[in-house]
Amino acid sequence: MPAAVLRRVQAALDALVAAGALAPDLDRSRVLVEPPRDASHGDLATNAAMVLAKDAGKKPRELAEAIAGRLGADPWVARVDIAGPGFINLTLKPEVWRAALRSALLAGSNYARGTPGGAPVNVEYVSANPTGPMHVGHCRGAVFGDALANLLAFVGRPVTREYYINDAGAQVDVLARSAFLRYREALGEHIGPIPEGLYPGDYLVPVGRALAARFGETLRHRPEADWLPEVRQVAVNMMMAMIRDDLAALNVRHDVFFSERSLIEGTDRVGETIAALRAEGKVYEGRLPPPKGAPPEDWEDREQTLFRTTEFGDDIDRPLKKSDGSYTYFASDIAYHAGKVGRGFDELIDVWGADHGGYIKRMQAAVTAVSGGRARLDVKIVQLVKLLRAGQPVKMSKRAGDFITLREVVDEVGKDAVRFMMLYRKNDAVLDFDLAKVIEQSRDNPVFYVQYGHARGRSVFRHARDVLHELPEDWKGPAALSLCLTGAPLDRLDDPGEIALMRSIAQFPRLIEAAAAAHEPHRIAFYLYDLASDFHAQYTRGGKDSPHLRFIMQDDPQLTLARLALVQGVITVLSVGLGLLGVDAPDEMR
RNA sequence: GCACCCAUAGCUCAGCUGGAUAGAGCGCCACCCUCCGAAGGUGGAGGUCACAGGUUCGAAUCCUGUUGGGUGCGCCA
Repeated sequence: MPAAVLRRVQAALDALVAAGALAPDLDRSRVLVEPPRDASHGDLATNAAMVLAKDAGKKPRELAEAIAGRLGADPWVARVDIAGPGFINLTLKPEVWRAALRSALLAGSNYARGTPGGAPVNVEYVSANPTGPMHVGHCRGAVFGDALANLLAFVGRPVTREYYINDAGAQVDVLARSAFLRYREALGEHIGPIPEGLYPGDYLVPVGRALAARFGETLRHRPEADWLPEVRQVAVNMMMAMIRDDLAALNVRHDVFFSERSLIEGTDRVGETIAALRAEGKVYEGRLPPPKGAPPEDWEDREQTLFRTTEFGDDIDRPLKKSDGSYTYFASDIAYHAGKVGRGFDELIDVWGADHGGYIKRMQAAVTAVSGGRARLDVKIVQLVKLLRAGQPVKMSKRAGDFITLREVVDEVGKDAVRFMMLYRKNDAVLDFDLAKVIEQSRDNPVFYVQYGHARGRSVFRHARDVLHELPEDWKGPAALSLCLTGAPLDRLDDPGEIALMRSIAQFPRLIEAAAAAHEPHRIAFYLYDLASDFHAQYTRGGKDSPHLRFIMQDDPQLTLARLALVQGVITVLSVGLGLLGVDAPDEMR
């Protein structure tokens, strides 16, 4: 809507130029049309007069008068006001909002969807170590990444959802040793308490059993070097199966699971990447100063392989090899991201936990380097989740190895509550997640409140058949319903509350666009809360004080039909929005 | 010591990439059910946007500094 009106403002400026009232060569790039913060200022506002006044050599208000005069003749515009330092406030005719509602109804589940196109984008999220079940800390990144991917796909971008399996480091060797202990246990051995440094969680018991079933006694008395690779592979596979299950329970999915080990086994992709960078002078042998403040005890000053990340804005060059000659995590991560670029992605998004914040610059440096400056990496940091129950911090569970699993939380409150709440906060702000509150059925529980809005809308339709017998029995059938409703006399919708709802529906596409551009899915959650709030308010207005505002008017089927169209518009937006967040839009609350 | 993130109502947080009198929920006060779901709604009180400068028509938003919190700073990933 603002874009269409911007064209009308530009037309008004053109007219002024043609009339000789304005110089033709003014820079109009800063002219904007936006909904004002305060709805009482009208539907849309433009800053044209303020932005152009200086170059035009006129006073802002004087210029505003001239522009307003032209806009007043526009068939969309009901009223023009000049306010403040030179804002031009536009009140649009209700027909404009009715037209927006009509287009929403026609589009249905495609409302606000973008046209397919744009550069392919790769979103990497979760990437939890395959050493155990997912814990609550993981779920915020999982939900955020998933919703962001949904959003980007919705606006039309080709999206690949990716999970990087860290199956090559020291930790998966520890996993293998822990699993081997469970294997001996499964063969009848008494293993006693799990030694320090191994994973104690009993989620490894089934892994031990599986190993016993598969290998029998054959591995039991062999040296570690003989069994470790195979045990590791079995254990990692089983952990990944478990993690996929956990993700499925959260309604999170990935297209690609990329193995870190695949970068070093067979062809050494990491080595190749480093060699290529060395050929360009971006990798060299050199020394680093010890870290200030808290130098590690085992610090030794030595020459090592370094990546010149300082050339790309990092504070210090970063090592690519450990003292034992193996690659650092950073080294394989470079190769991994080089691979993404090689697969044709110029836009990369990584979703990381807050503890990796210090890693952003070097990774962006790496992506710039391996792509010759072509690719861009945006790293989204998700902050800590503080798990509470009725305001009290939740204690750790022993069973899983002293952490709370994602599964426990999903089983307790449901995936909808988890997903919505994880997105009902900016990604870089810490989040309190209260297990008691999110299942409350009240306004202070946003999940419930928004879902209830949807259910309430459906409920209206269930009752509406008493008045409108021609409503299809399967009133959910979107096609039938949309056709039926696009024939509704929308000009009967003239109450301020109704117009406000239409206006809100009309803003949805713009909101989606902005949220996608900023990589900020939380904006959808807040918008939905506001829309649901407006809808509940309009619903309640049709009570004792203003029965003429009820959606269902017993003696006026045509008006009922028009109001149902509005309700359907709200339902459409709520269900599209919730769908992007991965949250169900229920027909009834139970 | 250095880098990055954060600081907005008593509490939890938004603030649409620089717009007008800074918003919402909770809590507090006063109200609204013969009514499509009260599982809801209406109104009110409540602010030095941490602090000090700067940039411009205009700053919670951008730049600098200060204070106070968080995260990290080669052999974890």
